[in-house]
Amino acid sequence: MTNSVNIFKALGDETRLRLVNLFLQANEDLCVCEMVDALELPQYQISRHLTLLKNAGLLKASREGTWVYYRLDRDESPLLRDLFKVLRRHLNNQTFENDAANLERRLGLRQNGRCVVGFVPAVELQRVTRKRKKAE
Amino acid sequence: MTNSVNIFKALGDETRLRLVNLFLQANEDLCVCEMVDALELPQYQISRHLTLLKNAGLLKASREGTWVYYRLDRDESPLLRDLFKVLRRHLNNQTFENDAANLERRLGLRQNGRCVVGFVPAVELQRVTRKRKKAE
DNA sequence: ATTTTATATGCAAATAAGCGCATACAGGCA
DNA sequence: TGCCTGTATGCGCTTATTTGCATATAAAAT
Repeated sequence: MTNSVNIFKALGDETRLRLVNLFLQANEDLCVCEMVDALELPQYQISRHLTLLKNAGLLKASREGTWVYYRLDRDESPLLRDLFKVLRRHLNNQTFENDAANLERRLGLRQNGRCVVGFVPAVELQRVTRKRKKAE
Repeated sequence: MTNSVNIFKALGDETRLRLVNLFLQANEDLCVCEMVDALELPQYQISRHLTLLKNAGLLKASREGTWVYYRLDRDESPLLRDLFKVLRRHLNNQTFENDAANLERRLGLRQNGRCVVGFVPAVELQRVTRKRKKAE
């Protein structure tokens, strides 16, 4: 009970729902700076919300050097497993889609599937992305 | 967006989740006093939470004389429709089951499927229920 | 060692959510 | 009309939640 209530409490916040949306769209683990860039919110805010989501059981984390990767925890709670499915289908609106687009651009900077840069300001990210497109 | 966030905000409270559970278990409309008796919480609290659930789009209400009946709104939001399905499957623990049992007893007092009495203290309800059982 | 970079956190201020009490409102009925 | 009963709500209080800033921690690089 406390459990299910906490899950919904965790989802009952715009920033956290946007974070969960990133995981559902990307379908892979994400490091903190990538989410900071995708949502364009201060690092400490993202970090706080991630901690809360982890404590509520929605996310797991693991460190790789300086980087910390988070991913959805699909193993522990049957309720969560079903909720993720439902959310994946229904989280569609301007903000969520825009976030997902930002994230995809940002994931383009990975090398060998891993994050190799920290915070990249939005303008810079756009510039880099244009350059890459032209190169192909 | 605001919409989905508000839905989860609404579900992120124990009392409100218990209320939603009542509807999912009973699978019919319920009047306020029946819910008051099932959850054994003050009337003004139930009333407030019901209003919030209605504003978040989870419930609809209609008045019949002095009584006000609430029911799940399964028509407006596809997200909600799916959430109700998921919740129906996963809301099982001591509290939820106890609430459902209380409600069932309380629904036994209906006549022609409608509520005909107001607040019935828990002790009284138990007494009435025992009497009914013996009578058959 | 020191510095740099990515992430987390202590703390105070701001904001929001929930509760209790009293009371208002609405409908039925004498 | 006046009263009773079921339901809703205004208001003050208390408790949680969120934010912003500064700073701490942890790992890598120089």
